[in-house]
Amino acid sequence: MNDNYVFKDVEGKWQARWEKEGIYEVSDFSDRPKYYCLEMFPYPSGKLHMGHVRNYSIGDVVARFKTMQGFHVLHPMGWDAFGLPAENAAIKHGGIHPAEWTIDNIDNMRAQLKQMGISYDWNREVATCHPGYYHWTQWLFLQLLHRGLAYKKKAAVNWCPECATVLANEQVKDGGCERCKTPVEKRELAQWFFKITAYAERLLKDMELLEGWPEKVKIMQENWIGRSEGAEIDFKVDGMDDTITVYTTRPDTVFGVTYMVLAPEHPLVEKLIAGKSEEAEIRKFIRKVRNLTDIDRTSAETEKIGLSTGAFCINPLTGEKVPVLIANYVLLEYGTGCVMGVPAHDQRDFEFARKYNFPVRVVIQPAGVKLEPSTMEAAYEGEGVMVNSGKFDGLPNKEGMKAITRELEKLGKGRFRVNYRLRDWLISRQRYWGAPIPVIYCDKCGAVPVPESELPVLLPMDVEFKPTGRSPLADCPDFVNTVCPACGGPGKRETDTMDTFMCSSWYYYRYTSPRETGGPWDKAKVDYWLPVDQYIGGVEHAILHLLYSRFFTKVLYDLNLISNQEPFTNLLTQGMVLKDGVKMSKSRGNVVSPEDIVARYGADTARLFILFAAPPERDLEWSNQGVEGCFRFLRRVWRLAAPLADFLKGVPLAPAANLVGANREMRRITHYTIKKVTEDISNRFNFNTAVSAIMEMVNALYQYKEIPETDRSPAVLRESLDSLLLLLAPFAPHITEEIWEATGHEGSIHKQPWPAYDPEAIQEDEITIVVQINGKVRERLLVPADLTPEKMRERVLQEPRVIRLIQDKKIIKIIPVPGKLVNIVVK
RNA sequence: GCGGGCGUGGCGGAACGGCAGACGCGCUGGACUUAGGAUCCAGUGGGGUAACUCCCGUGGAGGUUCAAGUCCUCUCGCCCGCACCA
Repeated sequence: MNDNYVFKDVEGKWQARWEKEGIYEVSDFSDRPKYYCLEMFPYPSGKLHMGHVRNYSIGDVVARFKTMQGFHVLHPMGWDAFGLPAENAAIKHGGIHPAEWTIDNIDNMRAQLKQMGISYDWNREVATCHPGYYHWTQWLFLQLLHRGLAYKKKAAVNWCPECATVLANEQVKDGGCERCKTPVEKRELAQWFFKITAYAERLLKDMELLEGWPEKVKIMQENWIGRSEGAEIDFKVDGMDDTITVYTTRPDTVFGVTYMVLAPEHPLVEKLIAGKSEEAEIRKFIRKVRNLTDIDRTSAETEKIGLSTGAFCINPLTGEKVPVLIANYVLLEYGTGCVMGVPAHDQRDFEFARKYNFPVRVVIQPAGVKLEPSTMEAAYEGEGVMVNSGKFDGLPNKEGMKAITRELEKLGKGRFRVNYRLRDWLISRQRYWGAPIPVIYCDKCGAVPVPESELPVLLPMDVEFKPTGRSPLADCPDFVNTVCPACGGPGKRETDTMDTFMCSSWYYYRYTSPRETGGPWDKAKVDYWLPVDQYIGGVEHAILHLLYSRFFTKVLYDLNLISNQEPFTNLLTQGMVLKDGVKMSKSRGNVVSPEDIVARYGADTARLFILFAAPPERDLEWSNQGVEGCFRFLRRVWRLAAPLADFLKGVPLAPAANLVGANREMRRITHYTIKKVTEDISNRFNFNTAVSAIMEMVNALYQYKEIPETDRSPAVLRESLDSLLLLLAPFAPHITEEIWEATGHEGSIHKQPWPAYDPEAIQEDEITIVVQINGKVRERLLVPADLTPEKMRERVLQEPRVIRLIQDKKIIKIIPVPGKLVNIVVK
């Protein structure tokens, strides 16, 4: 064994050998219990960043640990390979095709991952841009279409002018494009949607099954789904046959309605204003509101502006005529696109009513206070008793909600309704580099699905990428013009491609049978491996990818294509990698490149640092000096083993018995460390404390090495060093493998069973306990470890120092805590 | 506004309600060296003292408890998510 730790040689040697021997390849089935360990696959942007390194290092520890524990572990990797950057690169640099750009990036990043020594079964690699993959993305689209879960509709949709495409609601953040932050505009377009709203209730309810998910992520999804209970109430338009149906969570306040507001885009508005004097003014207002970006329209600072339509509607319970307005703050997408104005019991309505002089009518009285409409300074939104509400007077308002809705039901003018904030998922994209939506339009037959036998609908390669605002595919006649599968007449292909989140909603199923050609996967294999036991990735996908994947899983379950109801049993959301307290980014110029770190210190050091510097779910502050420290530690391990390697080769593996002194202590530390590391990894993923325990063990081994050779037990030394390597192997796979071999072992360390600890060995004969007086530490005593509480009490009171400190005090109470301390309470 | 998270040495971070600060970084001193920014050893929260397990310390204020970084109440600060949601 070389005296020096030359990480380049070590890492290169083992990466080559592992690949040659295929030690990370995993069979489809096994008698051992399965464990599916998955990290979110990356977009192939070109190079790994530290966030990737962190994500994949965490996953690799889990995968290696579980493997050593005897599980049959699936640990695959692939590429979320469709998407805008490839197309933008093609536009920007010219000449290079998105496919070429993407494949180059994949090759580069794959090489980087191999350099990191991550234990993937590369035979299962998938790339969503490969026809063999998107064939099945398209096939799945068709299954949704056949189920009525995919549909096309014209709607005002989010449009990002920079990306020149539409976006799903989930991809709009603070009114801007999630990718480029450009303010999102509204455009009226015919687009494909997935009916995720049909699964809102299940997506919400089944979160009960997700015990292994962070509470935070579940709450975010819950908020996003946004379930509310209330009622729909029909207000007939005065003098017309039309009805305005309003959704409210406060049907108990229906007697307090003094006006009604529609969204400017509400379909009824045209009809209401037709021929009225306000018509021109209202049209102008509607145009103005429509042109606003979401930011301007929904900002809290935006003034609430209402305009009268001149129309009235009839309150179904009072028969009163209520003026109908339109206002900028009412959103067509939520509820029924209109709001009933109850100024007395809704703060926003209150402010609006004060501005436009609508009456405030109190219909809920809180106990003890009398609300006076003329003097009220804010709406009363709390509970109370109903007043001014006809036969409902005197009813607690909570009961009133139900009573009124039931009454409306009886009259045929209302009904209970559960409403969700969640909207259907817009999956059309006006871009080239995505999976084509497999639909053909025919003048005679309408929208016709491409027959499954004709899949995949291949992306044409010879296309110009001008950012025109419509799909480049539309300018590719060879692609567009085709034959209608239904009638054989001329047909035109859909030219939009699918949201890449669709591709990433099912990739974890494909890994189980990545080259399957008869279907998206082999059901027996999917049923064997799924659900994913541990999923690891950034919290930025809390809603997007994770919600879509859950939706897909439920649809696939209903289609009987899989047997699991949820995709990911346990979820770990790792924190960001920071430098100088902020996220690493090119614009800030604080990026540390994994390439540089690996070149300078090696993959084992990079991995170790990132696992040691912080617990995985927390943000991690990058520290070059910290990296240096981890490098130092690995060298320390090397130097510990190098001089012993040849000696250890001759030491048979035999349990050491009847140990005393330093030998016994070294063995105790070894077994204690096995216990600690095992628990830190399996119970809580606290890799940082696991690593620190290993460091402590190395420190102890250095001490142990110093004692005279004749006093040292070779068996203890061997057991300790072997254990050390085994414990460190998931974190630093190369150096441990090298030392493992050099110390005379046959076979890869990564194929060894995880060490077990001997509870006997951990037992200490004597321990130090603390003596507290009134909760303050006053003395430490070395006592037999098995001292009973009674004996502890006696022992402590004999202590001279204790006697002195309590001599003129009265003992109130003595609390012995076995193995820990004794607290004497005195006065 | 609503929801969630976090506040511990110079820094990253440890602490089933039971010795606060493990481990690492940094710093100080020493050893070995021609030299070291290599390596090894020791020390390192603040204050006090001739010395002593003397005092003070987990954002702040209260409380529960024999015992609180940890539990409860209030409060301040930072971060994240959602936000005119009817």
